[in-house]
Amino acid sequence: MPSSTVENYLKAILHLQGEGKGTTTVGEIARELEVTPGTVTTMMRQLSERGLVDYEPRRGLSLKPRGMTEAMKVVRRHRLIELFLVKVMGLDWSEVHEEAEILEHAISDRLLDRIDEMLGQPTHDPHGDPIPDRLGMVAKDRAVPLLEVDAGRYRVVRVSDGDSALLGWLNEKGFRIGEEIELSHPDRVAGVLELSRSGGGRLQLGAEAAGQVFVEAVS
Amino acid sequence: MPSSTVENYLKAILHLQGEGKGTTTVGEIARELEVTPGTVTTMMRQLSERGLVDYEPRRGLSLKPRGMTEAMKVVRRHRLIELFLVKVMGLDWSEVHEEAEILEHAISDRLLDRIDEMLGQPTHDPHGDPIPDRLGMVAKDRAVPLLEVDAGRYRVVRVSDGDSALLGWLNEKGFRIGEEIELSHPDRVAGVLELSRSGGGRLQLGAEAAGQVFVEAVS
DNA sequence: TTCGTTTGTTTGAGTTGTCAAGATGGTAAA
DNA sequence: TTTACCATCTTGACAACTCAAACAAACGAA
Repeated sequence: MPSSTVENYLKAILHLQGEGKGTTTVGEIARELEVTPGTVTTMMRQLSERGLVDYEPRRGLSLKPRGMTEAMKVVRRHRLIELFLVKVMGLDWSEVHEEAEILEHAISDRLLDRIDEMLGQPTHDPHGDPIPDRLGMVAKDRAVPLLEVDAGRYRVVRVSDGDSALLGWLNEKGFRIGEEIELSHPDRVAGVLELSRSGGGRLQLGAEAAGQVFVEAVS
Repeated sequence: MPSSTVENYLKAILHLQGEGKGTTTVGEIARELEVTPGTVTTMMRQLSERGLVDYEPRRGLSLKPRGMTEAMKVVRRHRLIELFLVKVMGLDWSEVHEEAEILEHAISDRLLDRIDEMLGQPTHDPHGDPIPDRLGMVAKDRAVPLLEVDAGRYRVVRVSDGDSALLGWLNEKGFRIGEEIELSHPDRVAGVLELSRSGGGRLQLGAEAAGQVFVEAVS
């Protein structure tokens, strides 16, 4: 059984390397987990010995299959817990990330199964992130950051769960996953995007925020 | 903030010294937590320095007010979580203890408040143990182990939550907190107690089990 | 190519929580 | 009172995780 520290490293690596076969670096992990690079080096040597990551000193690293499986399990827990906290406990989508960050290491498989069942084997968490199934498979989406798209009509399919201030603000505006928007003036130089909402009303997002909102084109 | 290890020590001391002003010993704690006495000694010195316990080497120890408060908080968490797992998550009362043992250290105050609210500020957990309120106050009961009472009519008010085999067995028999029973032949020599249930049917309990079932006399 | 910056590694040390094993104290039986 | 035993305490050690700071490699600009 990996300790919760190890689980956090694996999760961070997965996040940084992406779901594909990317790689990441010691420095990135150190920044993500807010530890010093030396600490990460030490941990990578360990994880490498345990067969969880592929680590070439000074060259970079990536998850091996076993590490990927473990990481996916943690992600599954995290997202199921987030959804549970919103749907069942009535918490706000902007406040569940931190909570899930801790509970994901504490909850038993049995309780997790119960949650999964209670929610009807959901496929997406409250931020639109896909929930891996028991085998670690995820439904891929073709979402693109709002920041990178041209003018047109889109559906919001996902918002990064890391920025609770943004989530709280969107929440106050009554914003929901699945909502359709129209992007009118992608004025990237000024760093401001203007959206008109299907229900009427406008919203202005800065570049930083627009990078965290993922959309799919609407035909 | 006490670490979860410290919380466990405080909880164990509370359990062993009783809610009153009893005391306990290094050895008892070591057995309860399944660590060596030396480990407990080390920890007691720490807790003493932190002002949480009153510790006289070789003489015994007890919780100081601040330690008592902390311990009560943990107990409150534990019992609310147990009740939540039974009432909301549909787990069985025989299996929630271990789960709560872990979650009690992981859950946030905010989530705990939500649970408290959702359950309507309950006063007793699924095993009949009183749930301390936010200030650590508990409703005392006058319950006595079934093992120690004479023949007569009683109401079951509490069953120790530590023995999940017993709880599972009682559960299978359809046994519930609050049920009335009649104790007919307290044959302590043979170590068997026979009960007749209000709904009809009989039950035989060994001495070990009868020590874990707490009852109040029914007029 | 070479030098300076960035990135990564090594080393030594600290913290928390644990054990094993030997030393010591308290006490009940002789 | 004395002794033996058991509970408790002390010491030294270890495992996991972390940091600070010295050191080394790699990269890119000149």
